[in-house]
Amino acid sequence: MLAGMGRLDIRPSEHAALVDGRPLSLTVRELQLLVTLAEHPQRIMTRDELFAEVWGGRPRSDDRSVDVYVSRLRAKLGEAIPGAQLIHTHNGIGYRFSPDG
Amino acid sequence: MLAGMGRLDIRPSEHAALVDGRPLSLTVRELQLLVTLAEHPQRIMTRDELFAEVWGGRPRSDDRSVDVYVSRLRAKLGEAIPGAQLIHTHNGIGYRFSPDG
DNA sequence: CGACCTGTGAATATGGTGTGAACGCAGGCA
DNA sequence: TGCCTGCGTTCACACCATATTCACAGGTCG
Repeated sequence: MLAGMGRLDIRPSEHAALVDGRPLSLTVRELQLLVTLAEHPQRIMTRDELFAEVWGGRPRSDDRSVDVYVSRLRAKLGEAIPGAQLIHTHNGIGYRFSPDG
Repeated sequence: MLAGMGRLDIRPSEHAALVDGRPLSLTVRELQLLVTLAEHPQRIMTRDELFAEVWGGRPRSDDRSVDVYVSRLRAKLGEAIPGAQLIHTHNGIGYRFSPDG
């Protein structure tokens, strides 16, 4: 199980992410991104790594897909768990998932 | 691995410096400087050496970049590890990194 | 068609960077 | 000891790079 210690429970095999047992309505991309991040808690992942896992291949040099989906993910997570800060930005590098904020 | 003996664990390849497993939020420059210092523990490094490694080239004669970034690094390290004195000043020469304070 | 997902470009917001200046501390010397 | 001086430390700011968010057009699937 991924990140099941807090209120967030991610179940890749069931294509679901639950908050207090209640499923978030994430799109496929959003879930893929969340799963990828959550598979490496506390690890700073570059945009290239995230892109490779979720989209496959390499992003165009000016591709902002990862950023946009991080933004969408944060919006939905923030709505479900107000005040939570699960995804951290590392400027110039990438993003990091921290299960406990 | 660099300086992994204490609470501080520096991982240049992961763009990260961990304290008790949790990444510090360092900027790219700050991390570069920390890595450079930590690559030569107990060795006094001159400003010129540090500048050459982190910024490349030679600093202007009155350049204070190294000092400023040492200060910023100390602030963040001190917040994460209260009481720690990892970076030592050597007056008129430069700085020295000591993994165990 | 309608509802939604997706990726892109563009506007906005945020944070990093280097510089100059003010401040503080330590060492030298009378 | 007390002052002076040089160096190190920190602050404040302007500029620039990067991240965030918004709006939209094309695609998909019912």
